[in-house]
Amino acid sequence: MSGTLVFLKKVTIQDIAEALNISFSTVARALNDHPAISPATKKRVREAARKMHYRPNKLASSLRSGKTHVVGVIVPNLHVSFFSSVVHGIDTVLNEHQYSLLLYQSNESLGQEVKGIDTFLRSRVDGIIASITRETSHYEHYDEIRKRHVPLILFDRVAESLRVPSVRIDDYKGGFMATEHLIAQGYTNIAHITAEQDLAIATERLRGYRDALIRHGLPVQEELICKGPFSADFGRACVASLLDRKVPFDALFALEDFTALGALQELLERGVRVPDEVGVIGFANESFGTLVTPGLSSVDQQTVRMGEIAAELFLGTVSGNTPASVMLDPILVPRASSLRIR
Amino acid sequence: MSGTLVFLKKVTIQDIAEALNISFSTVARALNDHPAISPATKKRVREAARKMHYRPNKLASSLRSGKTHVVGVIVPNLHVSFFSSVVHGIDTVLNEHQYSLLLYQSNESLGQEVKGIDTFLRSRVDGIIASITRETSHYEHYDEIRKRHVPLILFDRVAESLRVPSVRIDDYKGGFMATEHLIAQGYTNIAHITAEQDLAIATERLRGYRDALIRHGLPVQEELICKGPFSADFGRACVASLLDRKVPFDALFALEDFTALGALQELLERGVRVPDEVGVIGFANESFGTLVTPGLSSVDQQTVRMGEIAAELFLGTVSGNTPASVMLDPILVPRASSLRIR
DNA sequence: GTGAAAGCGCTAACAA
DNA sequence: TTGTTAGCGCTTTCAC
Repeated sequence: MSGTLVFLKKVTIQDIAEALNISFSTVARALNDHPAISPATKKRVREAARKMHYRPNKLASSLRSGKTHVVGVIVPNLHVSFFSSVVHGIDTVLNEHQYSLLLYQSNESLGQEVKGIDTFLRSRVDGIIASITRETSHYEHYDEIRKRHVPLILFDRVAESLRVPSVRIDDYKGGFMATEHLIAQGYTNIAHITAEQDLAIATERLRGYRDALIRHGLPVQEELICKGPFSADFGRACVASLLDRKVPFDALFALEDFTALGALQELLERGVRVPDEVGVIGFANESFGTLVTPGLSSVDQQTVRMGEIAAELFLGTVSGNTPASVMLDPILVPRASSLRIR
Repeated sequence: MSGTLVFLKKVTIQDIAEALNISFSTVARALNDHPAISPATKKRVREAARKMHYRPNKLASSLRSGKTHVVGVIVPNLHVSFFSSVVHGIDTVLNEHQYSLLLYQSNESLGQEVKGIDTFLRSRVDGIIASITRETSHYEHYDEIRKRHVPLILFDRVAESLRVPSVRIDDYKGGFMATEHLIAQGYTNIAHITAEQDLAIATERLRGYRDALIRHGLPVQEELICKGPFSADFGRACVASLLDRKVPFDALFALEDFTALGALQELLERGVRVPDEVGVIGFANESFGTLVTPGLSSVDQQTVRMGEIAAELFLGTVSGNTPASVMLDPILVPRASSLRIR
């Protein structure tokens, strides 16, 4: 199969130069397609390089040129599908532009975040794309990146005070769209599940919910707003509480899909028909949304696109621009759980 | 907030040496905690380094020392939760040992895989951890890694012919366990959904299914084996076909969870009670398994652990060992969909 | 069109 | 205990 293993010895432009009896700087120029080198020499050099299994040493060229063509990416946790999708998007675009991606997980720890940035700075990355840790409350470590003239791009979790190009989704608009969609389907008593902590994504979606109700002349009923932890269980608990207390409601918008799913299941198990009696919509467009019955309506966060844009923002700074921040529009994904008008 | 931005100029050990009026090699040794340097000088050097915002240049030290402390990781697609979990595991262990992770997605394309390896080799990574592309049929590019004495570790998708340390899950055992579990629950007419292509994961799980039946004295009924594409839809189609043709069966083992979920939904929609009339089990332990009703039984592939082991295998080669390959045991995760004995 | 030479910022062998 | 020196493999300026 793989035959005998003949180990390769390291070969440098020096070796090629010697083999061809020319100077090593000519070899370097030929390999870099320098215009001042004759086509004939270029051809000879390239053939020799191939035959000798030459592989340029990026360390040497980076050290000399000051460019590594490496971008550092910091995410809280790859295990979360939101972040792995964004990294996927970042990588796709970077790869098209010959950049490599150095990855670091902060695990929502400030200490890890600082360590990641330190590693990137030592590695002399050409740029850093990051999503800030929940724990982060001061930003000196991010400031240091800029002090070293390393382009910094933030996504999703953004620190306004850093005044750095960033990309995130418009959570307010998402909350507004979800609620407006329910209203358009004829629902009028719309409950909402939000977070108990003071999280931007939660408060923005809540604000969108309130404003959509107001815009359409519906009352904001505080007893229809459940506050709790992010979880399917809390979705169930909220629905159970509303039903038990006999609070009338005919639709529910949960701040994220897992919570919405819990709510949906509780409704079904208690014999409430969805979407006829109660409509349900979530947020994030998790992959299970198409798999449950009825299909769970949601709001798509364009995660891959977010990554692509983050990478494009970085490429923008490289070509000398100072790109503006991008606010992505969420996309409504209506499915059976909230469609009662055919 | 972030105050005035004072840009930092590059500072090297030379600068520290000049500031302290000592030789730059003393500075280097002090920073590397060399035993021959007096505690006093070490302290002076470190303080100066901190004050001057010194950050060692990894490029220079790597070029000189021949070690980059970077490991290249190639995965087919980060977007797939299986792979992002493995990368999470790899990163966790590497990080503990001060290695950085350079990421590359092959997107199931041989060309990309070759390009990724080329990039890694140019970057002089200290090792490569990879899962082979579906498209890959020859292995010269992997062979080149070894010819250059770069440690190579494979996970999940392994090429035996490369004779390289690897880690994967025992799919045969997983298929066996799933089937045996159904048998233990008293099911006797167990259907199986497998892939139409000739994929190792599918044929191994199928083999486990057959052997478990045989071991427990049950007949292998070919009409109970559906072959089709991986998808929830095919799960539905298989169940529909069995029911329509009135083929008697009282349990179903699908080669992966999405397919199992489709099957489960088709059963429920047709009024078949799960697990009382028919038991269902999938494979992969996808996160939605706990979210559906009834909870979907599955077989866990220990993805994070697989990544951790891959990283440990790499660390093993670094410390001079030639680690053996690891076959991970799958873990049975019984949930309501297949539990009818309480 | 090609060559010579300096230097990027470190590590490490050799001196003192 | 500290200093001197020689590279690692490239890029790039200046000659010719």
